[in-house]
Amino acid sequence: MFEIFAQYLQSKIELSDQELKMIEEVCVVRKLRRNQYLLQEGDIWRYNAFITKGCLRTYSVDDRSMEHVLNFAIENYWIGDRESLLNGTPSRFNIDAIEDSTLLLISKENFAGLMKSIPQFQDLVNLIIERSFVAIQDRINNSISLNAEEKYIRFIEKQPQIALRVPQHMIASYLGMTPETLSRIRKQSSKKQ
Amino acid sequence: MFEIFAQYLQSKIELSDQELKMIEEVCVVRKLRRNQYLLQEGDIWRYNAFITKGCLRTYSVDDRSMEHVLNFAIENYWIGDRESLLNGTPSRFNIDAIEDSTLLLISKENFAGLMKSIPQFQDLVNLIIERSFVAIQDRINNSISLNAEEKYIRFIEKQPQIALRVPQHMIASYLGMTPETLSRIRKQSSKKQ
DNA sequence: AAAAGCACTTGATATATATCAAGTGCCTGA
DNA sequence: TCAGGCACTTGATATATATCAAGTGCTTTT
Repeated sequence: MFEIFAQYLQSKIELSDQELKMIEEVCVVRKLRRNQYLLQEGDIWRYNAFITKGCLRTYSVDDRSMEHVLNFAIENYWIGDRESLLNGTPSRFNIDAIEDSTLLLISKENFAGLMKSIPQFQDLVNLIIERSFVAIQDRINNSISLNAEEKYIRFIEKQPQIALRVPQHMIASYLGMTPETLSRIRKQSSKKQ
Repeated sequence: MFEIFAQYLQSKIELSDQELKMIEEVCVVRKLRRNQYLLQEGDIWRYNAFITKGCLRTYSVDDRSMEHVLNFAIENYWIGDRESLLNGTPSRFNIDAIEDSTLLLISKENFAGLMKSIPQFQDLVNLIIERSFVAIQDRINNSISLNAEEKYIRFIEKQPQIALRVPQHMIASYLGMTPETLSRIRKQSSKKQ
């Protein structure tokens, strides 16, 4: 279980056996069946979570009970609600498993401890946040610049692995369009080629 | 000039006189007249910039020469292109002054030095990035969940200071709608009250 | 193996938003 | 101080996308 996380870490930073052990000791394994929740709206999120297997989504539910997918995450990605974690406020989001999944959870406190005692780990975490910011800014740029078809094309280019394994109606939601619209776009796009 | 930045820093973290001086020494003042560029597409951005006076915007330009505003920033905010700074790649964005403005620039190298030698500064920077991420995620959520009128209302609620000082057509661009649409929405909204 | 439930598609129509084209009023710079 | 140029508004129309309603074919459950 931990092996995958260890490999991920070692591909990014240098870690002594002892440091690796420190990390292992604070990891808690969490398995989820398809459709099970990792986090429900209203809960407070207190972890950092690394996915070793599977696929999850973060989504919000609006007044009209419509779901809006904010994010997908698969193996070797982090997931969680940074807002709730940072502010200690109840989450406005839900996270559930799209496939049977396995995660490693590290509590906020333990995570802070690791960052303090392992500088490379701290640097890695900072880098990840920077990268997430850049990625999400790109998404904002796309959402205000592109039409529905262009958004879909960019999505496939940027995240082909995800495009292949999540249901189409969730992709539509992620892109801010209806499933019907995405279905028609796909039909048109395939004709063009 | 530096006074405003010093106050900002001291309101967030504890700093000795010596530490404050270290920071001051690496700050470079940059004044911009209205409409002047801080960064142009294709340039590489190598700083962290703090605004002590004025108002700026970050925007992209698409194939059809349409401008799309990604961000506004005013006094006591940071601005720059994190993507270009992080990756060392040419910027895809432009940043220019909406009002006559004054900024303090700290080069990437000096900034890294400050973070190394002043742990509280490091913490502050991390916190800012975390917060930016949360804010931008909220914007994504709005952009996929809300219609044009709702987006505008949220924007005024969240950023009233900015709503009052930037031209309406730039707000429209920021919200991903045409100026005409925003104009009509404002008319309708004002009738409702 | 049949039944039920999804996910996706397709068609008809409605609605929100964009586009194009004037028109108004207010700054601003010569 | 006047002329020109913006920023914003308004109207008419076009277009993209949403909504509603079936219909099809898989997959899952029993």
